[in-house]
Amino acid sequence: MRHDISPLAARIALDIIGRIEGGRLHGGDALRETALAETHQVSRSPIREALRALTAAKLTRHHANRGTVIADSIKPEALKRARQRFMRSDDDEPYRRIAADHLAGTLPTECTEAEISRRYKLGRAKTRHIMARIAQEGWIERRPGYGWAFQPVLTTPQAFSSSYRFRLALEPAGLLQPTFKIDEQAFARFRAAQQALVDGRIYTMSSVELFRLGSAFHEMLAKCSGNPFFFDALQRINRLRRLIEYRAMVDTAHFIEQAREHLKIMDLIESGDMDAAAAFLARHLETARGVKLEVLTSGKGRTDSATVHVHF
Amino acid sequence: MRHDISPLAARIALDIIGRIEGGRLHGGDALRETALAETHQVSRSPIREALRALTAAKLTRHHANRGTVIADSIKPEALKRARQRFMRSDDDEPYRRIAADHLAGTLPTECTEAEISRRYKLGRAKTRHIMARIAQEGWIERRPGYGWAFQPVLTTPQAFSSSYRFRLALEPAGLLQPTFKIDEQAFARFRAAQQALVDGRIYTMSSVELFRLGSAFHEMLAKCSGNPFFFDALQRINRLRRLIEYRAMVDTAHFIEQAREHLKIMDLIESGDMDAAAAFLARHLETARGVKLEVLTSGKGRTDSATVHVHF
DNA sequence: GATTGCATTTTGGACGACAAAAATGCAATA
DNA sequence: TATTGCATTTTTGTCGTCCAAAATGCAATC
Repeated sequence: MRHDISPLAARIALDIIGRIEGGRLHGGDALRETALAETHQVSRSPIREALRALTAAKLTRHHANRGTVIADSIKPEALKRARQRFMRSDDDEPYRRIAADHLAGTLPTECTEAEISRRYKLGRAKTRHIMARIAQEGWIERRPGYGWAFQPVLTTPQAFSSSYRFRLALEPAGLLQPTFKIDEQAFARFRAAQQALVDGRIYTMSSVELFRLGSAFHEMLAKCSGNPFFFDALQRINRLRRLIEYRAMVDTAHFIEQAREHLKIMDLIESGDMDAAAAFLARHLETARGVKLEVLTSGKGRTDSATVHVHF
Repeated sequence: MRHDISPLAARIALDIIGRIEGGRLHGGDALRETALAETHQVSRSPIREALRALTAAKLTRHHANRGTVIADSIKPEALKRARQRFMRSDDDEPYRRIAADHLAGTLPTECTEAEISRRYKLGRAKTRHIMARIAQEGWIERRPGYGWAFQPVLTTPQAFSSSYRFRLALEPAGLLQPTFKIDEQAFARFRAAQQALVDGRIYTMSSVELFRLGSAFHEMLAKCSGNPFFFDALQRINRLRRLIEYRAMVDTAHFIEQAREHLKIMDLIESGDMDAAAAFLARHLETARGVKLEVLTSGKGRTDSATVHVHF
């Protein structure tokens, strides 16, 4: 039975599932609609929908006129299953197909919106939305009159180096901002994750997950800078990198080394020596640029279009 | 008689007017449709429309089956009038009203799309478009569920400083990029413009024009870096600054000094001493931040909402 | 009295129809 | 033959309608 649940309700349900997994909610705890609506900044409608869905998934129990409580003795598998069900990434699935096709070179460099609409069987509204998003990310441009022109993303060594030179100017400077402030919780989370990587968990992770973890670390640092412009700029460039950089991810040894360096950066920051941290971060980025550039230009790595499709 | 001319045709007409003003087109010169279509990368349709409009404005003469030529002895006033007519900023006119109202504080911090639509008498499509643009610029955010939440733009001293600290990390680094290359023509143009400013033309320019000239100079430098990411990031932040920074523009003396510094930066770059140029640019930005921050926080400057409206 | 249940209102996304803008192809003309 | 004139086709912007989703207000229940 397929539950039709609204996107917002799904997000709320996932949040509650996360709290159960994190041990912040236990069997028998009451889930008050008003309180949840307050914390999520929404009305009670999507909250009620989420709770109904969770109850249907047996993660919660509902008593008429008395509210909803967390079910007792929830099995981990049940949580996983529920999470799967509520994760609906179908929204940007066409976006990913377009990205994959563009990278694989099966899309003409110039095309009209209507062509995209026909090719991917998309409604016009959705097509417009996706094109706008791609344009914002910078790898497509409007032409005068009709149509769009795809831009070379980071596929050329030139553009790829440019992105790293930009980060090199940005990220170390972020550490040196007078408004920089450590986010204790985030540091703890990332320390654990990077340590797990070093300890061998790297072999159980997909390249997509590895990339996410790495870029999330750098974005976390940018956020700590206390200057939203640094964070925004990095986030924007990472959205682009996400499209292609896993191609350059072949060497697990390099990944472990990278995780070690991330740990070292956090050490330096916590020791208060921001200059050293910034310098080390700069070296970290510079070597990453060198390594990945070599992989890309040498033609190694996962460049076959089949893999592109699979990994998106 | 109101000419209904398409946006693209208007742009083309303005371009031709510019060429006449710049002395690159003279009375009797033929305007070939095919050639214009080629250079503008469009079809002949908008070209024909532009030529028809120009002919209606008596700037060109049209002979059946023989094409269009520039009219003889065009008066400067006629050019100005035509330019005015084809400048149809009606596209982002509502955007500007929203910006002005937000800065003036007459908009609630939280509002729905429908409210905006009603308040500014906009169709839903246009409203959506404008909201998306504002969201991209970063001074409004979607709330979960319905509606939008306006963010403080650069009005707080905190955010204002952040923007300058970001540029401080960005722009000097742009000069030091290995791909940096002087754009001779652009340098010549800006040198002339800045010199004119120093020589007193500053008194004939509005604060909006002054701001445009200044930010265009910095963007030109970023473009010379050869790294598109530097240019994009600066352009994005300048779109924000444009909204509010003319408020801090009161002191003409400071402006002349700024123009002098711009000239000095170009001198240093042309002398090949990029390190010195970068250092000087950094100082330039730092002092600008100090001066403007003081104006903003001291409450001087043009902060009354009437001026805000007028200047947009 | 706090909380849930439920009906009603409002919002915003999706789809289709229509109109304007741009592209295209071919005939007419210098 | 190169260029303009013009009719046709294609694309894209905009509007209105419908519908799901979210908000709101009030009654019912513990």
